[in-house]
Amino acid sequence: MPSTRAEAHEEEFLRLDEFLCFVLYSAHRAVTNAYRPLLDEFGLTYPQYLVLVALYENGRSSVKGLGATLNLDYGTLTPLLKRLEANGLVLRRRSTDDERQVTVSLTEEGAALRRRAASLVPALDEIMGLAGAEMEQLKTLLRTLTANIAARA
Amino acid sequence: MPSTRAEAHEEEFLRLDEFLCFVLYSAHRAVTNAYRPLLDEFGLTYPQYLVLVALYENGRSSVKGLGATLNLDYGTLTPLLKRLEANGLVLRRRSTDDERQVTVSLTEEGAALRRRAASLVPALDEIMGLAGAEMEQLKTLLRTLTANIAARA
DNA sequence: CCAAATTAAGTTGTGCACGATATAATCGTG
DNA sequence: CACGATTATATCGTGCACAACTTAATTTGG
Repeated sequence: MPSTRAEAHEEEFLRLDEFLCFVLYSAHRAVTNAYRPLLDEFGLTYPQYLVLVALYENGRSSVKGLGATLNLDYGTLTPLLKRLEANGLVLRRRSTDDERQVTVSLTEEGAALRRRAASLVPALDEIMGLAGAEMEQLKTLLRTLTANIAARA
Repeated sequence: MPSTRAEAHEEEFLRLDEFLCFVLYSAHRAVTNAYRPLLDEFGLTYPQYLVLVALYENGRSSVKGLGATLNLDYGTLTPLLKRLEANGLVLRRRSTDDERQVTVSLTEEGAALRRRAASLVPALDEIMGLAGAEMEQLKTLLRTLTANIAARA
């Protein structure tokens, strides 16, 4: 049956829409693009927003601590934090007891953004349009995926 | 009941690990980082790999066609395609019947990568470590999310 | 207590991703 | 058929993300 054979052979090859990696990549970009116009009003980028959320949750942190929370390295964080500092949202100060460390803390202006940033959440949930159960399921699967990869690294 | 009140108040605020956007962002980066060492052997980046898969699936395409398949704009694709061309994997040629268009096609070398690229898939599935049903569920949820956002844009 | 190792942060270079703008080819309509 | 719109692509600037390398401070072992 040549046509079945041919189809089976095709399966060996690659259908973009069946790649988890592509579906994940597309979803990620769709979400960040949906965030963009809302964050523009705060003058924030999406990674900058995540850094602020990390600071809201954990309080003042070292750059290393932020990197551990967000899985980002210095090459990403240092310039990002400088931009947040230039925009008046955070302070970067060398720690006095260990001068290798830089402590990042919120300015008043950065702290003041907290409520306004939280108020975005319902709008974003509406844009993403997933029911509560789907949302939880999706987060669980994504956490499993991330943990599996970390375990094999 | 003050403690319940306090918790309810906290809910107003932001827990990074409960943000779908953060979980998605982390999973995306974990996956691309897992791909990296495997793609390095082909001298490919992750987006370059996706472009090749699109060409394997659809055959020669215009830049616009690739952009529609991958949801990427010219600002991303043009330099990426130039790098693929410089590495001998694709050809870019102005279409003769419509000189606005550039047709992207695979070179022999690019086409030859197809089987080797397909052979990565089992290794990657193993790294991601999701059972078939979970994988399908995850892809379905991510497609729903992406479609919802597109519908509201 | 000092030299070697480790650690925290920064720098540089490459490659996406996207907005804004530019340019040239084609199309549509009067 | 000319001229204003539209279309396909490219370019430029900004900001991640990551690898490779550098620097300076602290820790550790002899």
